[in-house]
Amino acid sequence: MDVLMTCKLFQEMTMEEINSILNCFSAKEKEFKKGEFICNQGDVMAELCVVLEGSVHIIKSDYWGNQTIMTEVRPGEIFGESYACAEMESQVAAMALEKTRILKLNLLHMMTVCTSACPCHNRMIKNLIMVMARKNVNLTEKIEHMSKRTTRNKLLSYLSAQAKKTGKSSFTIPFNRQQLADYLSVERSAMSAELSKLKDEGILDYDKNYFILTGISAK
Amino acid sequence: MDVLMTCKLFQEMTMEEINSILNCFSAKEKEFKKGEFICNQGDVMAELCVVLEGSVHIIKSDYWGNQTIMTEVRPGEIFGESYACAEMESQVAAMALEKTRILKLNLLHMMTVCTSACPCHNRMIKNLIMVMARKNVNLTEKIEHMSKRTTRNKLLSYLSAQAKKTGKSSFTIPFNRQQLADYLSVERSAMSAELSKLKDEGILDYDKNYFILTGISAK
DNA sequence: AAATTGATGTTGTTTTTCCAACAAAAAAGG
DNA sequence: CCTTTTTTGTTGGAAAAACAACATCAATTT
Repeated sequence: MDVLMTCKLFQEMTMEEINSILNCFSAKEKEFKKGEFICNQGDVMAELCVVLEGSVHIIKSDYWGNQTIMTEVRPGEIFGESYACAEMESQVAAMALEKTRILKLNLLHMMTVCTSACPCHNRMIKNLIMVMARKNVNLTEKIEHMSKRTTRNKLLSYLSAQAKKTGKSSFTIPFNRQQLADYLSVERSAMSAELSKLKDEGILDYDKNYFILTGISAK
Repeated sequence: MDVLMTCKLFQEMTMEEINSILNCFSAKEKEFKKGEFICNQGDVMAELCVVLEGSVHIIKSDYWGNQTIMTEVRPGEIFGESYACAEMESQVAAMALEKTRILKLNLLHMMTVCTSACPCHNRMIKNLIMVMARKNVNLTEKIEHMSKRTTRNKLLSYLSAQAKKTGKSSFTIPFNRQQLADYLSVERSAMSAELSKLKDEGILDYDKNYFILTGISAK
């Protein structure tokens, strides 16, 4: 599968190595119809899921049954690894948005078996650790932005982080307005208004996804 | 060290096993004075740090130099593992709050060396994966609560999650009011007011840290 | 070229939060 | 037991966000 080559879990592996890994983790492919549930809230998940084709919504329902879509998972991306590795019941459900093919890798014997038979077992574990660590850093960063009280400060937190990352005061962001608003959990229109204000005040400038941080922010 | 026995990284290990692990990861103990920086934003971290004694603040400074304290790390807890495992520059600094002793474990050769010499290498990796996975689940949960637009909905999101977790409609939370407000990133007083309102409306009842979810929430 | 669609910006109203100050209750300390 | 400190609840005014509705602009389709 070409998709697997793009998956972070299998980075720096050849086709043959990936195949031996799939074997070693008793990988099983499953197909789901549109609307079908791949796993439910409360399931005990010993498996990591790779999306091969289609797309999946990760859904959380609360005590009263209200549902929230948390993320969308697309081909080459994975889900369920946190619950599998933490040996916890899944706190979320996963639903196929369309006809979707999933590859399930059983992590139960991840650490115990396979010292020599499969050459890339270690590489796979390292990749998994890296994927989780990256996700961790990203989640922490998102929380950092979201924890700011006002839309203005959320924006400045996010934009200044981008500036710091790129090392430049001008940069392009990977979101459009609606996506940025969703990421920061604010109203799109209010955010747009706040961006205008920041531009007026000379703190920043922008055109579409291209931003320039200029002025000095008091706090 | 007694502290190490309480550290999640070394769970299910004996003293001797921990010692061999420390050797294998070329652990080095370092002492820091109050106010001293253990690592700086931008440092390349190949090391995971365990706090043996004292306490550490994880600090983030933005583009303009404004600083935020993100977490406090106490004895037996670890930090820096995400950046070490993700092979990224640290996005945060760590400062000793008082006289603090730190144990640094080098993760660089985590996957490559030590197949037989050290019996618990695998267990250590498994523990590390579990720690990161748990952290991941917790961060995701926190984001879920924080993403709600109003203080009321943040509260309901958090409380309903606790109810779901315990499987009961009554439960005790591990936060006092100020801590809960910090966790949800809202004003304590406004949150208190909102709790009163929810009680008046018959949606829940509480006494100190003890909560009961009763009524039906519209959304 | 006209019509449609999607993304973005603007504005006024309503709702909610923030903030500050204070009150009340509970816990801790002497 | 009394004092001090901490925690929690309450209130009113100022600030900000949410919301809804609409305007503008660009890209796409017909």
